[in-house]
Amino acid sequence: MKQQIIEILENALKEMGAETEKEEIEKHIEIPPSFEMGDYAFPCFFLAGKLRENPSQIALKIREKIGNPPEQFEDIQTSGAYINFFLDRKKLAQNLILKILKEKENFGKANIGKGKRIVVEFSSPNIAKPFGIGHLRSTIIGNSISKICEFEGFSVIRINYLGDWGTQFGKLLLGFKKFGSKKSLEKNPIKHLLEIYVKANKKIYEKQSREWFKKLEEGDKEALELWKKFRELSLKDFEKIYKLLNIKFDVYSGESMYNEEMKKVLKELDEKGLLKKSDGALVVNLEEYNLGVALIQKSDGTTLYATRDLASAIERHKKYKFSRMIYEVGQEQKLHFRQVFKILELMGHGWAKECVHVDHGLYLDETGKKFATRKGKTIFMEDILNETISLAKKEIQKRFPKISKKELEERSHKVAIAAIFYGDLKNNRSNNMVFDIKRFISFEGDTGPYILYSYARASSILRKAKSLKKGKAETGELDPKEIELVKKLSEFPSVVLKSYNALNPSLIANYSYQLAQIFNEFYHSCPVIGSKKELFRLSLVQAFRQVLKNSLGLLGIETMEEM
RNA sequence: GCGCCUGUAACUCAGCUGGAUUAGAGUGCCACCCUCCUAAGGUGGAAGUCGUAGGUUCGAAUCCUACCAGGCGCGCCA
Repeated sequence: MKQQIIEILENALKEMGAETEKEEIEKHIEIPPSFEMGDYAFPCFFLAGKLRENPSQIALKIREKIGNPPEQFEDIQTSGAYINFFLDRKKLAQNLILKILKEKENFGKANIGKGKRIVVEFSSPNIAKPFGIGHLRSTIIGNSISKICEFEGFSVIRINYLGDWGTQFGKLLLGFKKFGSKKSLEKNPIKHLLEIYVKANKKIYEKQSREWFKKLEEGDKEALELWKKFRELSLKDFEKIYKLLNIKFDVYSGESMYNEEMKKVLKELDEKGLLKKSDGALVVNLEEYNLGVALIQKSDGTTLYATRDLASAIERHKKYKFSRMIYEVGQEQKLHFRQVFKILELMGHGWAKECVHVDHGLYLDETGKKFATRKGKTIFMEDILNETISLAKKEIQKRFPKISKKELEERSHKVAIAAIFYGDLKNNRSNNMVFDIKRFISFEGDTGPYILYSYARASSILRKAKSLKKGKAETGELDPKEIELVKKLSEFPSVVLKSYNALNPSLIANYSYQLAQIFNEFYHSCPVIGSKKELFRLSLVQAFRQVLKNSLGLLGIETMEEM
């Protein structure tokens, strides 16, 4: 449709002696803010210089040259400097609905990633620590980005790169030797590990902690065995949470996996003359790229996470031959990743430019301050989930007092996930955001449950209309709300593509909300069952349901038929 | 000090590859709407010098510069 408009304009402009390239015309075509202004618009401001004329005059002249609108157009009008194209909306609506109902869960796919592979690293919690809200963002955003990539046709490898190596394990080992007990560890591993960590995390123990980490890196049997136990118990705990969040990984990796490769990386760096000694430590100087200095090995001979990230990137590229690798990690690590990517490039790995750090901002508390984690004020993921779930339960019971226990569990779980996921994803990922639990959990207004609710209402209509016979769906005169809804539905594919290009799920989250909002308006002003246009409206409701389902799916949110 | 990011209604946020006379939502506040497909909803109202000052442009919340305020980062943590 757009192509046709471009051709029309191209011809008109040619006749006026203002020949303009197709690309140039396309660049200017836009969608008007309101459907009353048409379906496509062409602003003439940019031609003013070339034609030395008032933009409104130009618009009128172009309109004149176009003459009678071709078949697919209902009308072509001018409004100031704009030429507005009105399409045959009835036909358009019917075709779109047909397409959606035919393509179903595939509606909106661009298939740009066929045959290509993307590695997404996300979540990546630290072993031996509770899964706090700090890792929630990476988990939710990474999950959504994985889904968006898959939707666009890529094959995606989801990696959970556990923080399971580093100096803090020296502290943990020391703490366990000094204050730990096997019994408490079995009983409540995470809590116990957190306790001993806090006790050992003091200046007087620093030296001993370092020694324990060195032992670990050198493969000391006792250290290794304990560490393995910690890792195993933590993983079990994390898996509980991932199950609740409905999130899966293809690979559980970790920083500990790269001990051997790291030696190779060090050797390679040295051979390429990139390593320098500085105060007993090994560094790569990146000052000429404005990236400071990257520390590769500490003066005591142990490694750092930069070293491990280099090794893991190289290994992953060998193993997965990715066309792109995405790191969903907090924005505070921006410099770190720029350094790692630069070093990879300097090592001669051309694929370094396919690595991208997809960052996200911090969660702030309700006063707008960073969450205090040091004083043990950490907020546990499980608590948030349970709190949200019980709130959802109350709401559901109000409406459906007779519902079965199993059904109640299922529904409240879905509502809670929607509340939390949407609450996060509606924000632009790179910005900090306030994590005010009360607001987050609220079920009114711009929230996940609001969107689910509109889906459930749509489902309800379809259920009640089920017994009706089939026939031809005549559109009749389109109602303004119907036009708006159709228009919004048609935007879905481009929203997904945009979201993929920006690696930003918030575009899809906002779209989902707007779609639900328009549907609710339609719901109030356009009765479906019993109306003269029942068949058409039913198909529209069905199409809405499909698109909303696809859209929410990309956010990691499951729809429900009743709520 | 240097680098990156942010500053839009009382609060939380969209909009920011410049464009259509009144800058959008939600929460909260005020007033309506359940004999009607689920009121977790809808309708209307009050509420904004788009951080400040310049600049570019026919046109700026959007681009540029300076300044102010906040966040994050800048060699032995991850």
